[in-house]
Amino acid sequence: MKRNSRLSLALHTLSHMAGDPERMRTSADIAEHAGTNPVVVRRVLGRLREKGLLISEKGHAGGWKLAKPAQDITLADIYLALDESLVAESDGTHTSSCSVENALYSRVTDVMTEIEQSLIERLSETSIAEVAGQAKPAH
Amino acid sequence: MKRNSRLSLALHTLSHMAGDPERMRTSADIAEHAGTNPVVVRRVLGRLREKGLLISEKGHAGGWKLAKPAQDITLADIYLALDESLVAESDGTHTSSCSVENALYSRVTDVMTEIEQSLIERLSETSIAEVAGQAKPAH
DNA sequence: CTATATGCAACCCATATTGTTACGTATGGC
DNA sequence: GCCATACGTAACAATATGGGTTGCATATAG
Repeated sequence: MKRNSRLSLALHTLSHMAGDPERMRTSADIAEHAGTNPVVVRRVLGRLREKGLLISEKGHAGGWKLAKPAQDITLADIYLALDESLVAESDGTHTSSCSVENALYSRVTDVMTEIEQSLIERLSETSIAEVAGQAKPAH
Repeated sequence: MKRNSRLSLALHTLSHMAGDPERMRTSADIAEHAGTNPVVVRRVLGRLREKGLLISEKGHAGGWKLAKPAQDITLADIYLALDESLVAESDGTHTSSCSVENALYSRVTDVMTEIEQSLIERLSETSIAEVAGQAKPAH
């Protein structure tokens, strides 16, 4: 994996889980499937757990599974849980003596934010159940 | 600049150019505005020139300007010229002995590609003239 | 002929991300 | 209680990416 590996790993894993929601999977199993490391898996999935998308349990029968029905988890949920910000700008520090400059800068920022919002809305239209080939679009 | 700096630099620069399309701007000027280096500017703008969005000229009165009207340059043009691929996966090498695995993998890839396509379509709806506050939406 | 500006290659460096090891903690089975 | 298992987390190494910088070739206006 190269680009967007966190998002990609999460998507693959959760879609896989959607096929058998009650089964507990260990980070070692998931890592092997994804061709990566158990610690990396726990790092990524941990963020999804914090946002209530996954449940993890320690101990002998421990592992990971979905925290709610697959059709209730959208790609937007995953995207936002991972704090991805693909389009929008991050840095708001811009200072110019020219007011036209500043107005333009703020317009560019606004446009980027709008695009980002459009992306999130598009992501919210697809659930992982749909990705797994089980259900209709979300909402 | 931090994130998406190429896209951000291109957007700011072209929007700025839209305000006075005939004026030639040197990479040094642009770099100063953007708080970066002339070589970096030439690197980024060079890709836009390859795709026919910009014109550059060497020599004494040289510099950069738009290759066509601002309303004919959309954010999608810029995005594609920069070979950004924010959502879609890059690596297509996936081998599993399980056909269900492979089917799921290919579904995930398809979904990511569809999302990427949606993003590009959204980008194509905005021209840099619009960003610069001069015109109506593209198309 | 000279000053200026792009074109491009080759670096260095900062940052982000992933991979790896190690150890603590919790849980279930014996 | 003891132990194997699996997560939680920290710390560090390895790697990838990308911007910053310098240098030099080339082209162009005056």
